[in-house]
Amino acid sequence: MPLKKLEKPTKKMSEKKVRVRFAPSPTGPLHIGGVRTALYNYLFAKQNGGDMILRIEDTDSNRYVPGAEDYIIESLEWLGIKFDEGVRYGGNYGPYRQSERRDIYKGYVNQLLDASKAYIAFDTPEELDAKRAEIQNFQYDASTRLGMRNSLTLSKEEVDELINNGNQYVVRIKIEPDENVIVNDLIRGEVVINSSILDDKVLYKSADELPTYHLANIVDDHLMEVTHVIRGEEWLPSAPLHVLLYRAFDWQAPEFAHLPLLLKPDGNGKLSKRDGDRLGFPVFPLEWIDPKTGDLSSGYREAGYLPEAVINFLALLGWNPGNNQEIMNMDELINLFSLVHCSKSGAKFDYEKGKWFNHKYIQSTSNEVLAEMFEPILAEKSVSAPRETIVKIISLVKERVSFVKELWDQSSFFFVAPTSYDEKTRKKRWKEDSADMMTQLMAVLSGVENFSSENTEAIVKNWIEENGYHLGNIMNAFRLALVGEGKGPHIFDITEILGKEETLRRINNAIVALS
RNA sequence: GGUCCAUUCGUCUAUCGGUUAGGACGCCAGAUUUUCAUUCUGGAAAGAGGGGUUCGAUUCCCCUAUGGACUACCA
Repeated sequence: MPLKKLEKPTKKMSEKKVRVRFAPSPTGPLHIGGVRTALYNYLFAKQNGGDMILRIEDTDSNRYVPGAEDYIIESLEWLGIKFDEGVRYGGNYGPYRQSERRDIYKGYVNQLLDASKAYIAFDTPEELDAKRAEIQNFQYDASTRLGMRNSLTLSKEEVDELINNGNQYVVRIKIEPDENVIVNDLIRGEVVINSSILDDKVLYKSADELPTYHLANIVDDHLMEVTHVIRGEEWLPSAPLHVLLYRAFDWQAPEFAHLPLLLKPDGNGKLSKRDGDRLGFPVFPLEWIDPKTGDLSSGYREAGYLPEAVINFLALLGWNPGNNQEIMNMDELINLFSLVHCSKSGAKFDYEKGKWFNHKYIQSTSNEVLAEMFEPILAEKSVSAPRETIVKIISLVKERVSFVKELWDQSSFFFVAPTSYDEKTRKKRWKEDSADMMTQLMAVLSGVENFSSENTEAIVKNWIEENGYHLGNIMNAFRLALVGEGKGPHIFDITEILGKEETLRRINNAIVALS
């Protein structure tokens, strides 16, 4: 019997169970670009039967904003982006908050130090600023590090003394110069960068005993067995550093995919958190009140967007299914998503198209569900009606709206009789004989037993025909009387909901007011 | 300034060397409608520029231009 080989075969990344992470830092509300990154991670994970991890990258204690973490979680839950593990969700790779992983990072920092892949530096921020002011394009790297105060230029004793005396220090990665570092990007292909243009990035700061993003990120992704790093393009320039870090640890790097940025709809630059109210539309999923300033930023949820519409809209900003399909729900997106179909260039955020998506999703939402969403708005306007009536009203006006709140603009006349009449419509539609016609119409309607749309319409049209009256003239004046302006759904659908009494009352009001 | 990434209608995009360069949003026109919308039909609208490679380039390569990102003891 042959001996079994004991060594574990090293699996390729592509053969491992897919694990991706969304790793925001809690420095404020999650903006829409971050949401898209989370979405793409989610779609990729679910398509491959993998796991989605939520990790909170709070290694900058100065920028921590209370409430941001809750906000991020609530936002993604609202949108239907679900995590398999992470902060609040648990899992076997925790803790998932980087501030709770101090001790883990320390060990790896020491490992790098011991292997001479990193070194300790004592230069203060002030000293560095002075250097940068003095020397153009100063960079802390192989060409300059020997002229700085660090463990490469100081003796072991001096270093120990400085530390023991309480001097703050940082640990920097020691980048070997003049080497071509290859980043294999799933979206962009091979990106080659010469290591000489990289600087000896700070990996760890003694001041708060926390690593910087770069180190924490690599350590966590490795420990959490992340297979695919899908993140914004702003990380592409530091990807070579990350590759070098994996190499320094002798770890297998995950696959990288750098997503194109979401750009401002006007002018230039990436869509930023501040663009929110400047541009007059939300850039946040949920409303956010800045805990310091009290400033309020609008959110998609509060603006009346359906989460499905936001997801669909966002999915298509930087990716497409390769055919002409535009309306896709989450399951379809999971099915169709592909990193190779992600575009390489930034996408300008087109708010108009976002509205169109919401219109589409409103149309496919049931009248019952819309009624539920509409009722709080009606309550705000101090009007009410039986659910059944509201559902009926919605069925008449929904196709004209893109947002639930617009339902009120289209249907307020059902709840409140007109108190004034649109001047333009009055001039055009209320003729010499309108009062007379309306008076006759009242008589006709008074005799109608069954006020259903079809029945009333048949009777009225019959009356018009028998007398040889002008259909348009009568109907337009009738509409003005009922609605107060020249718009609205089919007139007999309106009268059916209004009922005989209210219909007659409104006609009478109009005759009095307009004659 | 340096490095990297990108570049098809106004916007989001399809095209994986041969197409009348397709779709969507928006815009315009027409049709439908008793009104206003919706809807439907149609229309205008694009390969940044210059060199190559090739029988043939939107597609591959180079240069230029433009845009963007990064360039912190932030992520």
